[in-house]
Amino acid sequence: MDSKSAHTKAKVLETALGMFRSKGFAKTTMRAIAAEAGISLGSAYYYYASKDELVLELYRESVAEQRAAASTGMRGSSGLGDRIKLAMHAGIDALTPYHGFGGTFISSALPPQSAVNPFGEASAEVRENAIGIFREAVEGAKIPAFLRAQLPELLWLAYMGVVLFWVYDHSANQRRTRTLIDGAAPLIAKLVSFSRLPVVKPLVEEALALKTKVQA
Amino acid sequence: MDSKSAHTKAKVLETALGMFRSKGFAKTTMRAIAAEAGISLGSAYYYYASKDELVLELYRESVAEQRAAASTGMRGSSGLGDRIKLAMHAGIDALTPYHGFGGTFISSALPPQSAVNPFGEASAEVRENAIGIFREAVEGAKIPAFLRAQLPELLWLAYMGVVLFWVYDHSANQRRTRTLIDGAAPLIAKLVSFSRLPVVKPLVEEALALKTKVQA
DNA sequence: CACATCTTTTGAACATGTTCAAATAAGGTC
DNA sequence: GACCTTATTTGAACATGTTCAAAAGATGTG
Repeated sequence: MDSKSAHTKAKVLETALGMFRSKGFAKTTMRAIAAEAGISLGSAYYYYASKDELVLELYRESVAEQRAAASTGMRGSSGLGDRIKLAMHAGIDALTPYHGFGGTFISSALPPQSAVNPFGEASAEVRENAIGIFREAVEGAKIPAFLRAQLPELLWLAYMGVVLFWVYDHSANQRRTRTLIDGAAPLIAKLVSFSRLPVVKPLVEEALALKTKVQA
Repeated sequence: MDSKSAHTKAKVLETALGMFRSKGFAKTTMRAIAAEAGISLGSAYYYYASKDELVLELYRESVAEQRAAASTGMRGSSGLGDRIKLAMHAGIDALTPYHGFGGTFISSALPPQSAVNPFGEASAEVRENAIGIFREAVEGAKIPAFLRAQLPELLWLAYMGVVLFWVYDHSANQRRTRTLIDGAAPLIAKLVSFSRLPVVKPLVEEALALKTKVQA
């Protein structure tokens, strides 16, 4: 029966994510997950080949949550700056339950060979979804043609920087990260709008060309 | 005898760094280090409380090497773009022997509670030294006054981004990273020089203000 | 020298992520 | 139903970073 297997797999995931939220990543051992799910350690590994794969699901869910919240919020505001703000705040909102363990998460999320690393093969689908959020943010606004195609990915990259900042942010409720978003979003919007001007345009074009060149 | 103890400690470090270079971070186990150094596992831990502390020394040495090479090189060139290029290339040069294991290194280098994390308390001294490289790079050039103080740290931050890019760079000899540096350095220099212009100046000022605000 | 204190060394022990061969259950075929 | 194949489960085993209490050595004091 396929559904039996699927059910067990779902239970492992559910248990794991719940424990990640309540105990943190490091303290949630594979043995504890298996015990809580009522199966053996080996069985847990039968469904998820590594602890990283479980984290990938976490990443997937948080992006989905971010996207839903951002989409809803964007129906209300039309300025590029505000839409970027919304997208980024929604992301941090979705991650907030994990901030206490953010450090332990990132240590498993950044190594290139990890399934969770946001730039890697395994997370391609999730990354696409995340970039899509910024594609939505850009859609409503007037963007110079030469920037339009690349902008969503650039915004996602900037957002990755924000997340890194957030991981290290020990201020109460990560207020500094919120301040960063509130300040950076309008600045980015301004830069985009200025990118039409004769002084700025060549600079931006050069940067875009470099990005393309370096991605090959 | 103090020097006996110091000698043992030095031997552990020397052995560890050598093995990091030849075997990589993951494959260099604490047991292997101890064995190679001719002491017991417990003794190794007596001198270095964790594997991370060994990596911190690696970080320290690589920055020292980077600084030496950059300083020497900068005597020849005076343009800001060229000096930034030199500083960054020197850094990547120093890191190159570890690229094969870059991934494993970064996984231990980024968690906030790690001794190695470049933004943390434990690595403050090394970070200061690293920022100093960019302070040198800036010293020779004409920089707008309102930018002068903050620029070195900003350049270091940009360099951290380059290092992250390098970690994921699988092109032959990390050519893409070199291309990135060669393209980004003149661009940064141009941006700095343009920051005097009436259109660009308020943008840059706003960004600097945000940085200050967010650091508090 | 005898003793006390501090430094260094040791090896066993622990927890954890991961692997694996073997056992068991399920499903399909004759 | 008997048999074969595939899916699932299990528990033991392994490697590794780290901890720790106890032993051994060094140093200073009377």
